[in-house]
Amino acid sequence: MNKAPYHHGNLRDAILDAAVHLLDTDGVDGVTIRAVARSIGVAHSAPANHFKSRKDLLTAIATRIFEDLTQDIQTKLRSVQDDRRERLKAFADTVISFGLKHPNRYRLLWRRDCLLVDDPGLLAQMDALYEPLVALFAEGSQSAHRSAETSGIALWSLVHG
Amino acid sequence: MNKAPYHHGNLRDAILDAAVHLLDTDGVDGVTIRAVARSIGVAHSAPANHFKSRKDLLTAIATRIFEDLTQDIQTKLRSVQDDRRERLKAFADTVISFGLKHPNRYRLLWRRDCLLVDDPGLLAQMDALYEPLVALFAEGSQSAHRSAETSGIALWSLVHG
DNA sequence: ACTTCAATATGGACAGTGTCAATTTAACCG
DNA sequence: CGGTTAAATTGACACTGTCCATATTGAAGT
Repeated sequence: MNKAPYHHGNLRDAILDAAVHLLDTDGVDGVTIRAVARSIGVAHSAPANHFKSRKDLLTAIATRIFEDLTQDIQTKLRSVQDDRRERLKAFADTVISFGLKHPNRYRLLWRRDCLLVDDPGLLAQMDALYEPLVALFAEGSQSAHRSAETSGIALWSLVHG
Repeated sequence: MNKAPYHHGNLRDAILDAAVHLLDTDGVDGVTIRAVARSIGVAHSAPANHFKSRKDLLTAIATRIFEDLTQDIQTKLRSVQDDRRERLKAFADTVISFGLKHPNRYRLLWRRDCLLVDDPGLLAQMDALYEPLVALFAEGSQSAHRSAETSGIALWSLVHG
């Protein structure tokens, strides 16, 4: 849309799309650099120009998925401006729905062994996901005896444990 | 001790020992059939006689680890026969201690993608681990408004989430 | 004691994989 | 229009899991 740049079409996005599709159908193990390249008809080593390693690729995918999930949550929360309890439920519902609709995508998000867990972009999107949650707790923390942080973590463990 | 059987010494146990050691030092990804075989000086295909696949090997390892963890818990619980709350704490403490002492072993336990999750032996040891927990909750469930099962699951998610 | 047999270990092969290096392609810019 | 540089290709290497045919050997049967 914006850059429409080079040689073969903008490959980076094509790779990400194909990779996510492969993730949905074949699980994380199916997302192999060569399989992705094969599925879009480029050389097995083409992705190397855009992703330094398999973990790098998976990290990019996870980042994008975090983005999507956060987007879902924002949208949902915008429609529920009632009390704190309702909003909390909306948050949890959205996460669970997402997990049920895209199980493989959801699972990838927590596969520390597959991701570059120190990647700034990934960390940023993770924070963006948590943000509405901690905000929600901070809002009502004066009456609770547990800290906002603790409650958030506890709920979160519950949600995806 | 008991069978001291065949050809090369009893290889199966040697493989398991080497595999666990490799797990501790190199993580799950380091536990490769060939690396294990190499580390005990047998042919790369020797383990195939005792484990049908890599998942089969990892499942055997996980089963053994579950066994050890359950053992730890039993021992600890035997020394704390006080009130239910104390025993609950003892359970959680033991699990957490184990996780801190052997992080890679602990992580393997929940790697569904690495294990034959329908293996009867594995399932049995998992049940053995949960058992004292559900017993603990069943014991005091008459006064709680959540069922024993629900509470157990909730706590469990919290512990390893 | 000698033979047979089945379990156990070996070595080789095959299809994958990730990652690197050298090379070709072609898009853009001065 | 030509040159530079990013992007894509081809080929290689060292791994992996898994299968196969073969060799060894401990033990069981006669």
